[in-house]
Amino acid sequence: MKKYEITDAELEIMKVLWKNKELTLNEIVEILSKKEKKNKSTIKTLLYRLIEKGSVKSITKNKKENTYKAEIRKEDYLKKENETFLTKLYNGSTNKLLLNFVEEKKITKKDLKDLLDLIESED
Amino acid sequence: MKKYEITDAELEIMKVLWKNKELTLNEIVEILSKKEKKNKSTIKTLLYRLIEKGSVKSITKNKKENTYKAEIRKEDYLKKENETFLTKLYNGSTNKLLLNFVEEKKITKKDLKDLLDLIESED
DNA sequence: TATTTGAGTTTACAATTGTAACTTTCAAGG
DNA sequence: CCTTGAAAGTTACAATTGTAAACTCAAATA
Repeated sequence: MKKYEITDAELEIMKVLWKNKELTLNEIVEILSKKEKKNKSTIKTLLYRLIEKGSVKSITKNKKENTYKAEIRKEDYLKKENETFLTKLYNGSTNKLLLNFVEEKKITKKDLKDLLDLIESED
Repeated sequence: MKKYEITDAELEIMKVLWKNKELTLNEIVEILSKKEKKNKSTIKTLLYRLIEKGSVKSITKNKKENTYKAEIRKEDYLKKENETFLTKLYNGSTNKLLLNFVEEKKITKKDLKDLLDLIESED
């Protein structure tokens, strides 16, 4: 019915895994406990859902504890989300988005100039 | 549990209402039928949900048919969504978003220059 | 070796969401 | 005035999502 993607709650776990290569459940819980108030059990479920849909891989190395790693790249995820956002709210037009951000003063003239400088210095 | 906002399906209706001041259900259905494949009943439900949450107002003028109008402004909605998107994926940093868009080649040097020109010409 | 314990795995459950049918009501036509 | 068809309003239902408890089973410890 709805297209099943990474949900908001699951994303928090992906972010942790993207920052670190491989982590145990407890390490994930540990890291998340600093910002979220999620129960360990909840995190476990989210992790399993991510595994089910192939976004995370469970790795059994020692007999004690598994480690988990992201199976999709952050860049790919971002690319898709950017696209979805653009399509949904700006008819797919980055220029509309830019203009809107400028109007909302989320982007300043200086931001744009700095960015241009950065690009120029690259090529 | 989850924060109830305007959902994707509901948004399609809001878009129609934002474009037009007031419409009857049939007019909405008519307009949507051009792109969506939604049943009239479905649209009705979405409309009612929007009314429940105060995003749309139902107006009874003649005894025949009601009209419906958006009760929230598109700009306000966009502002909130932009914020959510930025926070969720870019830690709230527009500069990160910009950089990412440039890297993905969603934004070109020319886009930036044009935008700057536009801004300069305004103030 | 018997017991405890905790990681791994499964199940639960309510709220949300997309989709659509069912029911009530009332104005227009006979 | 009675019938009826469409609009208004209500209910339904399955999949998704956030949250967490229950169950399994093997490793660590008494």
